[in-house]
Amino acid sequence: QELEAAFPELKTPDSPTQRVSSDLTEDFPTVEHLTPMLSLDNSYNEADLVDFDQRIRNYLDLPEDYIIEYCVEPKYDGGSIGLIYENDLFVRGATRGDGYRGEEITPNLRTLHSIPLRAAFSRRGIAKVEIRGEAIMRKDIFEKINKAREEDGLPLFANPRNAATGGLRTKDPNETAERKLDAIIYHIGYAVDQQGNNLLPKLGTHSAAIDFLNELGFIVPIHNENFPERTIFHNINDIVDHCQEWQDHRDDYPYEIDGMVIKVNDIALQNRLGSTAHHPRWAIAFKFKAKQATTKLIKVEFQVGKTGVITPVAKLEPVQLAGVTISSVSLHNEDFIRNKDIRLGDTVLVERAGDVIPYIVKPM
DNA sequence: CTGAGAGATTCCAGACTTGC
DNA sequence: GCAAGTCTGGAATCTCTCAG
Repeated sequence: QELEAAFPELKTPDSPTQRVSSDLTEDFPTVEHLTPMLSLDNSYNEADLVDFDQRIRNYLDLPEDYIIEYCVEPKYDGGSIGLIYENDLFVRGATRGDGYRGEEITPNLRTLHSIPLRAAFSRRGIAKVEIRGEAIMRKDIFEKINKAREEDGLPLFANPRNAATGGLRTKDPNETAERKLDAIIYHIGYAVDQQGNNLLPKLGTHSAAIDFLNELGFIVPIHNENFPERTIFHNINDIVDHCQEWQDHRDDYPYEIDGMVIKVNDIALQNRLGSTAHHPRWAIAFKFKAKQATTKLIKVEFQVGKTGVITPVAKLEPVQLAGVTISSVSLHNEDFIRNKDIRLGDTVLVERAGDVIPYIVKPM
């Protein structure tokens, strides 16, 4: 590829480089989102949440006694998807990708029962809309599917999240259908009328927008007394206890969640706050404490990266943690090792940061 | 000093390629 | 024809560099 870039005259239609890219794009074309699908800023404790509230007040120049309404929902752990409806018809579905461009997987998403192929957005004058959500596998379905795979002698899935994201990207939509994924919708990112006027402000609050989606037949976080998946707060200090409560009961919930999401409820305020390059200023994730385990550090290997960077990598005695087996973890650099005083043969405490990336917390 | 962007990390699943 | 290996994409986050 480098050679072809330097000498374009050598690039021929039957070059191996052309085959690879064209084959892949034929399978899942890359498409641009109507508005970027950003990730969320993280918080871990009450102080972080108070900072968040204060940042918003400073940014908007609000008085201290101004009451900001917050909407709190579980943070679902699956694969993010963006769905476009035009004139009430489901026309395109895509993965999140890098936030700006994702893979178009419409045929696969059409097999999910919780994605209506027709939804009456026109009831509110909406001609074109992009909604965001999570394709996720219920924990009991994951167990059932793995049991069946075991009987059939197939390799088992490591956890519901991987089974779900894998299912989204199969070439065969029938395979996607068999994963019995749910689509849980938690955001409207774009909504315009026939003339292209922005209708988002007319929806009023985030919570009202989600209620509207529920009326249209989408699965959304439910807002009621008995089952507070979606709860409104008027004081940031009350939110931590609520999150703690969810953390204590996360195992009883049918879906895997890795935290809670706190959003400014008023859409007009959301618009005034806007976003940085990677996250909106009006929302933050409260991350649950990562599950931890201890294991033994066997040896350290030095890896050479693409750019020649040398990274020390710890090889561990394999240990089960949050659904996967951890056997190696990056030590980043010499300072990291010195600061934590990590030594060969140590028993170390490891966790999966964000329930994904292995991380050495400290030697025991 | 802060923030953004680039690059590096692990692990898993699926599709494709290669080897026997 | 099957098994093993490679590549891609997705998820999160840490470190470093550079611009303002």
